[in-house]
Amino acid sequence: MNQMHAHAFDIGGPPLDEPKTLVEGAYRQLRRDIIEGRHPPGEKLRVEHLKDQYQVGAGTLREALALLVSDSLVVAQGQRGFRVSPISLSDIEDITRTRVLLECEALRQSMTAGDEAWEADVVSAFHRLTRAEEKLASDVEGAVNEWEERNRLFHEKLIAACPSRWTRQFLGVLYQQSERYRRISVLTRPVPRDVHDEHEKIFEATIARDTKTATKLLGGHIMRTFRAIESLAELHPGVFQPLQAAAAENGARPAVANDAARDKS
Amino acid sequence: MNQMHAHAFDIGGPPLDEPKTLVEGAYRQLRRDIIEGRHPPGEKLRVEHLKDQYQVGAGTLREALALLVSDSLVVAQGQRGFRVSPISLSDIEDITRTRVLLECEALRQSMTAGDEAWEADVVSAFHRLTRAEEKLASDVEGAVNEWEERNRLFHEKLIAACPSRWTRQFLGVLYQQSERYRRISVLTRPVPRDVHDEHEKIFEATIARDTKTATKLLGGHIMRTFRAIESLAELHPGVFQPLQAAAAENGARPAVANDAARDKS
DNA sequence: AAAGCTAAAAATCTCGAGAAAATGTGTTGA
DNA sequence: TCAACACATTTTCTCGAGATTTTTAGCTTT
Repeated sequence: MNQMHAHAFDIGGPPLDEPKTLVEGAYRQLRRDIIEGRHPPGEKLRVEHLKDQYQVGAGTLREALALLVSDSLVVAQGQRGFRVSPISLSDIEDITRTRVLLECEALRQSMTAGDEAWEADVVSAFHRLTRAEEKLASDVEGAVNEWEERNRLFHEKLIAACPSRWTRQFLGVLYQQSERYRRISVLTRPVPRDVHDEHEKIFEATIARDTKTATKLLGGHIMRTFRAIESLAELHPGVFQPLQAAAAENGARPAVANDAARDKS
Repeated sequence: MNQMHAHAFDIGGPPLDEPKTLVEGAYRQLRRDIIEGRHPPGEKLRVEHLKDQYQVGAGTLREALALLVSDSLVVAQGQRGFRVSPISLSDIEDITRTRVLLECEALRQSMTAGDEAWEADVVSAFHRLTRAEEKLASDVEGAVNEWEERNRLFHEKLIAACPSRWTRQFLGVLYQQSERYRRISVLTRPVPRDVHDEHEKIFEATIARDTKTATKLLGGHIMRTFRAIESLAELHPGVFQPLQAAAAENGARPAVANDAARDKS
């Protein structure tokens, strides 16, 4: 059955199925806008404004927002409406560590249970990711979105043979979260380190069925992504923290670094 | 209007406060009704019927159902309404294994980071659980609900000092799921094995800060609960499986326990 | 009888308006 | 200057009714 609500790992990038309902359409658009940072963390999501923007009734948008709570992308506060889930550096670290724990275990199980068809999918996904990384290096317009998509698919295919649906579901949620802050950091500086080499080594170890090496590399890879964000946050203090509290009023540009210090006085 | 239950310890969730909105009220009541099996797995949740039962408008109930998707207790199928998440034996095993992985890791971290206040909370929660287990043995009316509540709190307190909010959140979801099928199985047969002894040994190892022993015992404890369900499902074939597909038509009595028992005679 | 088509019934999905609550603003008084 | 109160605006929350889709039931045909 085509589940209306699905997490990141469940839905393929190109919309294979059109949204069957307005609620689902609004849900998908909103999810995309949140993940890609058009609705920054902490922003208040006013139904009255958003219903015009997304061309649906108030009740419909409300339901879409309620569905987004499933992905932990939106939080609902009693009589005070909805807002985008806040992000802090410690939260990002938590997301990363939990992801390492689950994704390494999932890869281990996937490598144990995976058959030839799975292997072929992994090869294919790695190939596509490689091509996207080449385009990214050439600084082609719009290559970032494609790279994000293929990076997600590569990670997804790696663990696709893991028999635990719950593990995959949780990883889907965590991946969405990490994509959110990765996108934010990209706004400041493009990816500097050699991710392709990391991906390649993970890929080779996986195909060689070297479980120990593959999980170790994958864990290091995820952790290193976080370290990059971390050092970036130190260079630009208040890139993440303010977004949590400041809560851009109505789509206001995140007036990030300035306000942080003034709060104390 | 609002709360019709008379029990003192009504709502198990973290918030002791009253629901601030009708949506939240319907959400909590529905969640309770699903977990306790009044809406069995797979049942279709018709808004038109439920809005009368829960005394709210259609849109309100719809939003409450959307919120329940967050807990993976309800699934939404585009243009075909909502239904209670199905359960199968393999799903239960998945829930159990994932729970073991996460809960053991959480306990390890909790035991490492926990201070005296945490220790005191664990002692208190264990004491309460012990009392509830005594009542359960005496076959006191309504003791099951109290035991469930305190069992949940004991497990929750054990990992309360784990610094990972995401791990705790995922465990909350998994625990709700496991409570759901545990309740179903209780309809057929009361808990036979000596859970108190298991709890006591876990408790002692935790307080003694014997990480290795504590996590090993906890893992075995959770796994053993599943084994009990599993053997029960073998004795009464079709206790869980049918609930997935059969999907009681319109609030039809699932006739779980009765049919299963009759099968044997 | 089984399969296929048509019409009625039920359920889902959607919107706009109105009541309740929260937020913002201005005024008054110490 | 600051605090407190009252009022006005915004926003959330809620319901009922109408349009679209799915499901069911009955009827015809092979």
